[in-house]
Amino acid sequence: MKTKCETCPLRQLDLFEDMSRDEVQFMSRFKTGEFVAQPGTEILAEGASSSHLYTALEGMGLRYKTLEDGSRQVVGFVLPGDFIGLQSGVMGEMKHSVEATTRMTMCVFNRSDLWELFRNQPRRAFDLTHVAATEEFLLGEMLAVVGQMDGMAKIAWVLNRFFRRLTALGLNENDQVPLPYRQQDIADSMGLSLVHTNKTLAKLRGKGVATWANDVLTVHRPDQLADLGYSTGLGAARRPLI
Amino acid sequence: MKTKCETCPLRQLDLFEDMSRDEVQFMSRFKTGEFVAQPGTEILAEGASSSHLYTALEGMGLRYKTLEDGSRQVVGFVLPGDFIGLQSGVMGEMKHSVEATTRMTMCVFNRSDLWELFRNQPRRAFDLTHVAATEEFLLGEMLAVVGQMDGMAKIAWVLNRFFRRLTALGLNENDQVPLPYRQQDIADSMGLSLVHTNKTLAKLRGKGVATWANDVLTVHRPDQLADLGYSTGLGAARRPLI
DNA sequence: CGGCGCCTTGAAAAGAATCAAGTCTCGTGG
DNA sequence: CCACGAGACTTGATTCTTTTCAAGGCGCCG
Repeated sequence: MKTKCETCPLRQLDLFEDMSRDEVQFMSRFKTGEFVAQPGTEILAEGASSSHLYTALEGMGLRYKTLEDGSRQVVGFVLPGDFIGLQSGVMGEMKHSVEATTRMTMCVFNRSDLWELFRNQPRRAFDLTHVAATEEFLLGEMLAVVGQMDGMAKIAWVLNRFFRRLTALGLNENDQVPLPYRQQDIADSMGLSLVHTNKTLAKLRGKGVATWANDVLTVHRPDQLADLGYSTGLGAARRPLI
Repeated sequence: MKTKCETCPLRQLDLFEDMSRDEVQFMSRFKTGEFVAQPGTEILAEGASSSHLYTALEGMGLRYKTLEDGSRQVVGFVLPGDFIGLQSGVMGEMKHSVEATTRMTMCVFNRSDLWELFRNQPRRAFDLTHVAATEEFLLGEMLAVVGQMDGMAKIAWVLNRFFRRLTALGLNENDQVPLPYRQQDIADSMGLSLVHTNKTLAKLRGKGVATWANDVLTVHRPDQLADLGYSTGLGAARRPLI
């Protein structure tokens, strides 16, 4: 267990809310260890009832649902600071799968300790609900984008979101952020075909707005990219870290 | 305040989880009154920070987001038993609007009392998180449907969901359930145009699978309707009532 | 009676999916 | 060391689902 809650590098970021000394102490006990997932590994499976919950420390992954006909809907991307397994924790089973895209390091919590959190740490319980509500909000945004916008706007929106979020995580260097996903992942998240996604990315490249290659997204015209998508609120909103 | 928590008609339903005597007592104090919204009324506005939270007792409504370009995405339908305002309660402001479609009666709670709930009623706090997670799950389902399925499957899925949910609420009489929405509402929820929605409904009617007219949905072939959509899990799952 | 909201239907236009190759990189094994 | 295959990215051509445009009908309320 290399990373101590007391010195958690994520909590230092402006993106995340502060925590009282008491809360940090509690989290330190709540955290039972660390877990490293290799690229391509399934962390939680849809329908599974995990006895562990996680918070992503490093690396990226994705959440997805598999439909009967074999198609896949990506319902979210897991970035450092994201909580994993809440549905399993409160509803008994996961409603989507979570897979590591890159190598991921995660804090591990015991589901059985969750009840103690609700009983003794009302503030943390509130934060957990906050996280759930934030997740709901994000899905609502995605739904609005997937349901109402055309291909170009969808792609621009998702790239812009990545750019802003990764920047907030301190991963922006010269308008470049790491983006280790495959085009198929983006396509499955926006409800587009791989081919159409590819062609739309090519257009953005051609326009000189943004380039995504070799797992790196370069945004040349942040303003134009934002205009093409739709201004999602909650850009700078701080969120609790679990 | 006509409806007492002690004799809440919703809690009698199998759909909702039981509550301890102590919890009922707490809820009774938590509930500060009732509110009736007339058809077409906006109950909560996107971006607003409401000092009240609600639970729908009677009637139906819908949740929606308005995009810059004027288009609208319906992100959910409010049916009896649904909690309204959770985002406002924990995140400070609503991320979507809520509008009454029919006349609606709602239990009213004070947002300022929410903290007491977290402090003194861990079980209720857990349930609230459960509600948030359920909401997240539903949005995930919707996203998968909107993102991956074609028009016919989308319409079949949403009609089937209404049919099952309203049946669980005891509103099914002879395979007929009340469905007081407009076609435009369904179209906006599934990311389809009004015209296409209309034509798809006509097809379902022609096939003799389901008929929706005069605010009443009649399902002639429940099995076929289910086959056309996609089997959403959590059909009979009980949920907490707030 | 007139207007408005909602439902219905046909025809044309367009955006996106599908089909079909072909390229490039990288890791593996002969 | 190089051939080979897998996986991901590109691109052009074709097909088709869905949208947009247009118009008419029906029921209800002032």
